[in-house]
Amino acid sequence: MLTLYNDLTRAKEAFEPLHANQVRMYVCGMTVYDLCHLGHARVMVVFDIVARYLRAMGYDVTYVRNITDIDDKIINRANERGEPFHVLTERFIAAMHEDAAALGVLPPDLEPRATDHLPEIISMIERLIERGHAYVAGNGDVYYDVRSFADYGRLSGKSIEDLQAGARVEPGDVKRDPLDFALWKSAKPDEPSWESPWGRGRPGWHIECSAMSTQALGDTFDIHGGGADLTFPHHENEIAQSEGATGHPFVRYWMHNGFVRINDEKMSKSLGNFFTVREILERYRPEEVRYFILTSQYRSPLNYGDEQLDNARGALTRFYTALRGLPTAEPASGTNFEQRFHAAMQDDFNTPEALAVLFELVREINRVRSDDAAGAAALGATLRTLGGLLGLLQDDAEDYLRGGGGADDALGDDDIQQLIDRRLAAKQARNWSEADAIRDQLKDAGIVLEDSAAGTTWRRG
RNA sequence: GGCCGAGUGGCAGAGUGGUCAUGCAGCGGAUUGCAAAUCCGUGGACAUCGGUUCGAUUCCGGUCUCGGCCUCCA
Repeated sequence: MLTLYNDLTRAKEAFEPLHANQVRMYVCGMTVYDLCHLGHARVMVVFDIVARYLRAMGYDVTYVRNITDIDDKIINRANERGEPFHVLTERFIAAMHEDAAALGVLPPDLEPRATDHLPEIISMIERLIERGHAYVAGNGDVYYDVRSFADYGRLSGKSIEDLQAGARVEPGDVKRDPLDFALWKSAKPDEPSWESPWGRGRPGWHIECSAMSTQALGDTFDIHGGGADLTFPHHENEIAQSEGATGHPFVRYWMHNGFVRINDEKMSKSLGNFFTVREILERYRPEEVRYFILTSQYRSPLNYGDEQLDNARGALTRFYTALRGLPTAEPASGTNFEQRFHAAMQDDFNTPEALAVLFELVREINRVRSDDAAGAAALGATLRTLGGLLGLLQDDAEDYLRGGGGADDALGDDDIQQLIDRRLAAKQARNWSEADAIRDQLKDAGIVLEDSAAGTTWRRG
């Protein structure tokens, strides 16, 4: 049984989808005006794991992750660059897809874009006006009337009164209440805009997610996810919009992942302390980054640092070293590793605990491999299968270990083999100084040798 | 200021009312020509002050510290 922490109730709950065997999940994706940073990578990897695992549990999953391709930041950035906004967004959408693929993130089933859903957005706004939850301001903007929605603040644990205290009032504001938020923004000159019953304009940020999720998944669906910074106001506003428009409960389980941090501070665009996925992938392998993200439970902070990435590198080397040389086999039966792995995953996706189980599996493989090759192979198959549920450990072990972690490739595989052969000859002649000199030479080139009864193997380390 | 969340061994990071996390690093041993890899063993922790309890790192309360949201942000 899967247990999920539901932000709506602030408690772990047994997961029961609305329709047996079907899970409908919506995750807030990126606003595409720049490259993905590690925070975006975390969202993608975390919910990739959720989707993969639910599928492994046998659910028929519909996973929707949207793209916000029109908003103020996009317009500003496009103006700065002197290019049409859709040229800008297409470029960053392509970059995001590359980053996601590199990190082993499977594509969502649907990836709707705001600009493709203007009719749905407009009709939801019309319904909100009809139902008394929204009003047209004098300047053609349409606002959500926050006070018309009794439950406003439930998800984020805020009361309208508390919010009011900190609310910012813009001079000349056309809103009835400072907390009201825009559903439709009337177009300023030279801005991208669409026709609407309220004149030309564009959607507010929050309405697109309500309109697209409802269209794709129905009035009520199972899981809605995103970064913790979206809890308020974005997700709070989505609830107000969707429930205001449909009259039905919006989402059953709300999941928010914690932030990536640097030096105990949130990594964010505004603080300027972010690393893009690309920058990190120049120095670390994709699987190392993915592993690093999973070393922390998804709701906890994830502290970024070279030390942590180096640790991920070492961990994967240990995993693949255990897998190296094991023949293909059927996964072992009758061990409790699988059961413990699943117990960890089903406890709100406790990936650190699940990884701990995999390490114990590694130790067991290493322990038995010398006198129970078949047993080791079966355990290795189990390790691969379980790792696969996390999107890890799917490479050929030998290839992985020889592929190295960014070491220079001054020496080709053939050169290395030649040196190993020369060293072997020296060893047979008991010429230890010659043998060690060759080993040192390789070590300087980033090649680590490992002698065993079966011969000498090497890896880039 | 309001509302959340967190403080675990050298580092990272789970978890639990009373025996073990796990990985890296350290130490001892096995193995090795020497290494590497691997295995075995091992030291070291639960911010702080009270309370509940036979017993608390784990539950409750105070204090301190840190982070987040309250404005765009994954």
